Amino acid sequence: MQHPEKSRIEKTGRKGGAAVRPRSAAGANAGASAKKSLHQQILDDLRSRILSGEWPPGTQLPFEQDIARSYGCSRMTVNKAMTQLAGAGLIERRRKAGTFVRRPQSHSVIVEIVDIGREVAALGLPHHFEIVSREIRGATAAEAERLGAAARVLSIQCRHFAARQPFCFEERLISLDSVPEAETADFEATSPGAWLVSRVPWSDVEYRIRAVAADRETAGRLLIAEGAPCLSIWRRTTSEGQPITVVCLTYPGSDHEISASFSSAEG
Amino acid sequence: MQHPEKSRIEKTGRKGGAAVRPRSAAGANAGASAKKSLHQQILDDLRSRILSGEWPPGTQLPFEQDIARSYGCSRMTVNKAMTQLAGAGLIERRRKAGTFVRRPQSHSVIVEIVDIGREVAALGLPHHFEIVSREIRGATAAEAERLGAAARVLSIQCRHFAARQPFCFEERLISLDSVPEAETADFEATSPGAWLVSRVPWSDVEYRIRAVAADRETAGRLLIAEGAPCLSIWRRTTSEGQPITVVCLTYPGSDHEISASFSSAEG
DNA sequence: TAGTGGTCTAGACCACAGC
DNA sequence: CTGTGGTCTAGACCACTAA
Repeated sequence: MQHPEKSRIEKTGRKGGAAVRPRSAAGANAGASAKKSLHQQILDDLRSRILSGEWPPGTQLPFEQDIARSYGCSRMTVNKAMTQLAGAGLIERRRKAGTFVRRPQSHSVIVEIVDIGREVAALGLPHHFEIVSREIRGATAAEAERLGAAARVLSIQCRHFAARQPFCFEERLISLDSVPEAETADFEATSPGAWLVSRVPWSDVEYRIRAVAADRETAGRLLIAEGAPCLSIWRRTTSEGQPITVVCLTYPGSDHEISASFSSAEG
Repeated sequence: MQHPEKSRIEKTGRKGGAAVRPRSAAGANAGASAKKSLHQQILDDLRSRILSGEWPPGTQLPFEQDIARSYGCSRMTVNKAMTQLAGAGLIERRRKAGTFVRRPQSHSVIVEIVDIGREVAALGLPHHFEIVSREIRGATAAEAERLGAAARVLSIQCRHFAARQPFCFEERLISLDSVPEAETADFEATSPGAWLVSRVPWSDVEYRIRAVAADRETAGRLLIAEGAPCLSIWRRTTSEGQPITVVCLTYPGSDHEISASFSSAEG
């Protein structure tokens, strides 16, 4: 009477055996690669049942104890797999109640955005860039608001080329409060973005992606028609709460696209 | 019952009275919030050292054994934290050699893309939609290539409104091989996207995001000028390798933006 | 109150890559 | 070979919460 039967999955066989190391016991996945660790195998089995629709949203999963018994392993091993599934958002765990398949709330898409130089190189094209303008000045009110409380900023405009064609226009503000070395840095060989990554390797990032029409200046810079659609990527970077840089990248819309893929649970 | 001896505290701790629960021993973080689990505390400590630049890329981290000693905990607890850091890409672990801070290769941005109805609701606007066209036919060669091997498809065009203003135009193909129920589904009350999510809750998704110019038809549908920039989101959905749907969403560029945030290690 | 997940232990063995 | 991380155990206690 412990488990009211709604859509509860019964334990998977193998109860009396005990079997010290059955390895792939009742995992249902017969032709496993035999190379994976046990908790990874359990994770894959559970995920497969969820993704295939065998366990639709709301289904209660077996208890850790029962899964552990069915695999002939300890509860810790099962817990490792289920904790990972919960972190990926596939399941929801509640004390006393049990574990349930969640309804997907949204698609969490993982977009990889690399350095522009690498981005161009990935297309198999030669990359170069030129500094259009460089200026040190006080931050305007609007800038200070977005960049944080930076008093002085380095403002840089930069054009990136792929195979000698304009590829991207970069407008960047760097907080000199946070990165004073930027004031004297040489951006001839290393682009500001690459320089910053090497200087402040880890950071938190916030993105905004929009489609905009090229104004007259942008059109001239990218050699496209005025009013042509462009992909605008706005990005603010902070590190440990300190604002580092705000950059706006403008790509000709016809050429550039952001691609991304998503697996329900990271594979 | 399987715990015949519950009052017999055999193993865990309190053997010789030697430091049963030292908790924050030498962890350097004296005034901890005392609310987090120990492995989470360790994870935060290590991540903070990496993100702050105290441990720049290439730095070798202490061995698990040493960290465990310094926190007065077992190696498993440290391992849990470091495994998570490795999964997040902040560190690299090599047997025998040790653990090292990685150089970030790229920014992995997590973009949450929700159902259009919810998306509009999040803006605090009323949402409604209308089916513009609905047709069942054989897939063209180009469609079959992108949708997989679907023989028959349901082609739907749909307009979404926010506060009675056109918000998004949706062109969708649904593979009737994979989702035959779609043929007779009623999309008056539930939009095709929402219906599919409830029908096939978990899936793999592939995205392409571009900026495009509105052609004459699109301009009329969204009540914008021909040639105006639009954000185009192309998305292919599969489940367990089976193609489900391909959809192209077109948003007026001036209004819509995709926002995303990124934390180096998921926090 | 009872039962679930959350966490942690003090070992253990293994695989693998430096030395 | 040696030492590191990778994995696993057979328990244990705790926190929370549904009943």
